[in-house]
Amino acid sequence: MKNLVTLFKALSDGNRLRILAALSLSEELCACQITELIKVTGATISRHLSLLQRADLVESRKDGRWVYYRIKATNAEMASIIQSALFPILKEDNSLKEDRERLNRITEIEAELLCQRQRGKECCH
Amino acid sequence: MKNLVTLFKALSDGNRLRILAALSLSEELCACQITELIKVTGATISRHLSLLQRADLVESRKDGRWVYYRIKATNAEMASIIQSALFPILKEDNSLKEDRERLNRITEIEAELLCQRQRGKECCH
DNA sequence: AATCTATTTAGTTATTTAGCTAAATATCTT
DNA sequence: AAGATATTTAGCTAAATAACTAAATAGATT
Repeated sequence: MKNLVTLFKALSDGNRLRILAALSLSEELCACQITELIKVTGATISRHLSLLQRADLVESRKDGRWVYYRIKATNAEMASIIQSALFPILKEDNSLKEDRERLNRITEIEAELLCQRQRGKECCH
Repeated sequence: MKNLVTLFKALSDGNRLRILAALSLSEELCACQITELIKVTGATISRHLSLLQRADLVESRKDGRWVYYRIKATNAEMASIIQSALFPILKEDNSLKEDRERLNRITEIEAELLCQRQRGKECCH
């Protein structure tokens, strides 16, 4: 039961659902792209992602300075059922429409360009 | 998305999962039976039940002094998917084995007898 | 080597929440 | 009407958590 509580806790935050919604629409996203989307500090994003990872919902790979996150094809029964139900619902969610549009603009830019901060923060609005 | 957060928050507490597990095994239970099972104060149980009700997971009917709770056959898509996945998992959950045994003893006694407190608290251990 | 950049960890603060007790409400019994 | 019982609401405390800033770590660039 403890795992179930961990899973549901991971899902019970609006910003984490926004992150999952974004990841469900892209092959993978680096932490800085997610930071750009959600607009909280990188430290906060990092905490959210580690929570989602512990709940078996996402996985990551490191590539140089960047860490890329993606939805995990989990073997945990409840997690995988929720994923297949949740993502289509989030895809239609009206309150996430702006996120989806911003995500398009963010992924149009290469991650490498986005994350070179000297190009100016606030690059995609 | 707000409703989803409400739903997942409702599910992300061990005692609320215990309550749902118990309700999934009985047609309905009155608040005092749930209190007897979970062993926290009636006030706390009442709060948990109202949370579960707001999340569209349970419903209640009043019968005199007693309020009976039952699983709600919800029309909320996510809630109903979770219910059908969750209850079979909880039914097999080892950490809830003792709850299931105690629930049997509690429901053997009529709710009316259980709740007449003058019969002695701590009636079923 | 020194300096950037991306991410994570540590430490702080404000908010939320699970539990309690006490009081309020509703219903039943005498 | 008076008292008992079940539930809910209000108010409190301790613990959990989401956000921040600052410092630490890891990798790239100059």
